[in-house]
Amino acid sequence: MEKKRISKAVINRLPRYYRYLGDLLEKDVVRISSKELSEKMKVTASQIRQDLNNFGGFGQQGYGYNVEYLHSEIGKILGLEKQYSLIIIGAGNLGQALANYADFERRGFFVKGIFDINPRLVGMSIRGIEIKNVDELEDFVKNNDIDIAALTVPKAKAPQVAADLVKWGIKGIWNFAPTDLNLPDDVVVENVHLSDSLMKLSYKLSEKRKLAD
Amino acid sequence: MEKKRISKAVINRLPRYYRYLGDLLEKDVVRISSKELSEKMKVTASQIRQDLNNFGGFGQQGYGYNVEYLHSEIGKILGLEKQYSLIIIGAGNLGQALANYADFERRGFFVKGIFDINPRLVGMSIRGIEIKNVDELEDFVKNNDIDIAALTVPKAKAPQVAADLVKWGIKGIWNFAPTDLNLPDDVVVENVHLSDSLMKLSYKLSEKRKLAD
DNA sequence: TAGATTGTTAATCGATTAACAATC
DNA sequence: TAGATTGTTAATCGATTAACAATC
Repeated sequence: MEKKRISKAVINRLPRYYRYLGDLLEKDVVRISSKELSEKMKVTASQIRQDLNNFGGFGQQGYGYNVEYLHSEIGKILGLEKQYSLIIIGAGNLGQALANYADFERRGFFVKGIFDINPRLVGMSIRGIEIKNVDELEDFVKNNDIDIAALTVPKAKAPQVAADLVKWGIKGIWNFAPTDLNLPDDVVVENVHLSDSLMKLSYKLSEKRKLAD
Repeated sequence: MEKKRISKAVINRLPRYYRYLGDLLEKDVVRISSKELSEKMKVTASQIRQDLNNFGGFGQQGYGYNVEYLHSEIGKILGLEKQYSLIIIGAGNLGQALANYADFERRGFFVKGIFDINPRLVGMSIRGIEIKNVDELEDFVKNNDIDIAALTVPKAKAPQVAADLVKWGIKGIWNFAPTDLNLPDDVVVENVHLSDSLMKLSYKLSEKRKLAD
């Protein structure tokens, strides 16, 4: 059987579907049609049905979709039924923010270690996890089964740290450094480029200003 | 003259061009062809030329692009030649991380105020800016010319805070709350959904795992 | 059964890539 | 001038939307 390639655009939309369905679930909504959902999400009903049908039929003609079932199925597609262990490299404000964000645990992402080079931070604890010196990183990664490393180190350090992590066996990197990482194909990188995001906001504001003329 | 609408895909790529050109500039690279840049960025040269030509011709036949000039022109397109004043609503770890990120200032984004509801945070200072109580927010927004509000409040609070900010005159929102905001068309919202990003990483890791079978 | 809504095919639209004449 | 590379048009590819038969 030919396995249909899922487009990036579809994958980008999945977390948003998951979020909306989670909200509906909290409001005890039992069923929803693609039409109703499309109005809430401001997309076309067609797109919702097309997107979902990349993964199989989750609905029922004449009824729509069962919210709880669809939510759980999208969760499975996103790999959220599994648990992930995570380390944070860089215990600055952003690293600490991630470590403190308890909500990730609810989704199955568990912080197993936090590392920094700054001796003033090493030894401190965040939510019961002691910040370790980066010179312990190699041993830690090799001796623990870590799925994801969140990289919250300065731009200049990021490529080397990433290369080391990969050498030691890390297969998933959540990159917050404002630079792209060139890593082997079997390593998965997800970028969060805050400055890119701010520039996009700046662009949109400029456009509005121009329109106002 | 018919004004050509710039596609979202192009706008999303602009900050990345800006970043690469900035890096080249730091390395004192004077000129670059679309071909060279395409190899660094792992996109097609065609796409680079198409993207840039949405805004006019910045290059020269037989030569390529002058790095400094192109960098500065893209900066202008992104609205980075202007200065922006910014407030942060929510002085938790993420809000503090943003307040501490000095790099934004280099790009012309100045933090003018930080607000929180928690009395234990109010009165503290971050880089010389005192955290104020949210009950001072209305006056502050009305009496200062604030371009952007970064929203780092809990999901449940976000819609109301955003609505208030807009009511008081804010036209740009940098939203870190894991929810979409429904605001008037003249308000610009840029979302940073960290949990969506983590789910995408989770998806990619799952895909790799499946492929390994 | 009649009404509703899916799953899916076909049509449209838009974005990316290829090609090449223009020109530095 | 010859070589290089842009700016831009044309071709291709992919994604979105529309339409509707299938079916709950």
